Amino acid sequence: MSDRDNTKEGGRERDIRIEKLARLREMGINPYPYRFQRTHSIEEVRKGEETLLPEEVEIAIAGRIMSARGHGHTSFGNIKDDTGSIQFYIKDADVDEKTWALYKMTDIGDIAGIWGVLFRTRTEELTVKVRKIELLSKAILPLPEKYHGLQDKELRYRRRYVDLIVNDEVMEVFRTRTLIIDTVRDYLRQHNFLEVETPILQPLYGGAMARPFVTHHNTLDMTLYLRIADELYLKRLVVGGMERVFEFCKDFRNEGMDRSHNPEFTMLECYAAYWDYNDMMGFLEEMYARVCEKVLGTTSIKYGEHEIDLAPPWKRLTFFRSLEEKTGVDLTVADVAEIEKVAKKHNIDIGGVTGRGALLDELFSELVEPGLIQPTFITDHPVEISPLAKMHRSTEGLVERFEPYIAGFEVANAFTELNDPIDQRARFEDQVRMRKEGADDMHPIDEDYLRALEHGMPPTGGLGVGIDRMVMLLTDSSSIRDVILFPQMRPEHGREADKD
RNA sequence: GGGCCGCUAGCUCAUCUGGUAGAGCACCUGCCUUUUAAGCAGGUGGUGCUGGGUUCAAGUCCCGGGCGGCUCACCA
Repeated sequence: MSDRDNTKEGGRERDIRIEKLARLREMGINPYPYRFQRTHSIEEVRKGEETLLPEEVEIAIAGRIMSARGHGHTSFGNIKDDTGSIQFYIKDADVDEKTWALYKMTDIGDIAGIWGVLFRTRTEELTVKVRKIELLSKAILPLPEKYHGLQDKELRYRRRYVDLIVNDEVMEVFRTRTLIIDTVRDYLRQHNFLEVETPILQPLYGGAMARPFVTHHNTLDMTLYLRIADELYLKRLVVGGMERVFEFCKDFRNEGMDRSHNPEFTMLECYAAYWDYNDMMGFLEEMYARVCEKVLGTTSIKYGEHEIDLAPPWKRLTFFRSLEEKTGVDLTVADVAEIEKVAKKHNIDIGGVTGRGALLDELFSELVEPGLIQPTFITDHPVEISPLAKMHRSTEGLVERFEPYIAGFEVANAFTELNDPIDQRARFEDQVRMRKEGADDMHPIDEDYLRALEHGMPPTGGLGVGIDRMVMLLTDSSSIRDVILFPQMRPEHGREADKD
């Protein structure tokens, strides 16, 4: 990419604004000064109207000029800060010459500070009558059109800064995202969970079934992987005596991208010693409902077409029972041939699917998953697809696991953690076997993790919650890109931009 | 990866079966002292994503490439 490409952005309007920079400097005005002393945020101005307006208190606010409506000797406009937007009014007779001249040179998009007093216009709009203006940062690129704003999704994702300036609802989504995370964190702390940080760069990846990103450490001259989960590290900490731990974990998975998958995403994982998956189920539904209540003031949400009620208790349905409801067959002890027969009967393409667990999983995602709109815990999965979960206490071939579904999304994943080191080794070895048979996302053996288990891990309940999906549900966003500030994109100018 | 759709002024969009581009907003000039998608008059601004091809002539038709959206597949 050459400089020329950059200079062209904004066209002639950019050139005009650059010329203004020079003219401003000639007037003795620094278009990029160092600080500004605000007296109020715009929200505080609105809240303080009762005293600020009648007493004509001079206020100082700062923000971005969003519009201007000139009328010759006067002008109206709007200025916007972090907390809101307010109208300003400037009249040449009210201000000194220099202020008027400066105002005439400010453009929509500039950052400015304003001193003035409040009044209400004929139409009763609360307005700041300008006494003085200070230019705080000259924008040399114009903002998008005031009415339609920035619509193009590609530009909105690539230039999130502009998206945030002009599309207020985008700012709102990301504020909500933060509120959600804060609320989850509060909930965990109230339950005496300790927040920790574990490695993102891992010599061995694990804790989920996914292909990793691979990188290299020069000094150590070794391959490192970006974590696909922090599960195995958190459980090491449980072994170490941290009885309740959690981490908001940025995970990286080198797989397909679509409406609900970004290569990097945020997962909450938490582990509680002496809990089992039943404890975790109650803990999660309570957490979800509490967060929803905090964010929306209610536990019922609208997501696309659906009205969903998150109030606990959520429906519980075992994995095999859910399949039986759709197929009429209990597959709990069925062998591969039997499962294939059922798949064929339901016209499910099982080409490339190998192994009993994967087959069952395929059946489940085709037949059951799309119909799970109201919150539902799917429980007690087949052991083949759950190498880190403990054997079910009463049914052979199953593990103690649950996955809650909302609006057809899997929103979490949890188990009674496998803490038997001998069994865990056997499960890892099974994974390696399946990997040799062609499944390339199976779990590698982590010897150090096994050693940790050999020191004894208390019975433990573990939970992973997809934070991005939680945000999607609570903000009625149909794409994960709408809840990640900077979603992954190809370079603007194709592969050439990738070169050094 | 497949299918469908899109890419034209800074932004939002037009341009019918091919005849070298147009509007609104923004910007510039002038008028306008309570407007709010302010108004009125005039004006500037284009590598039509990119590279080929067909044609007297391509934004438009054909082929390759790029980026994006939706969707299916893959994938938890």
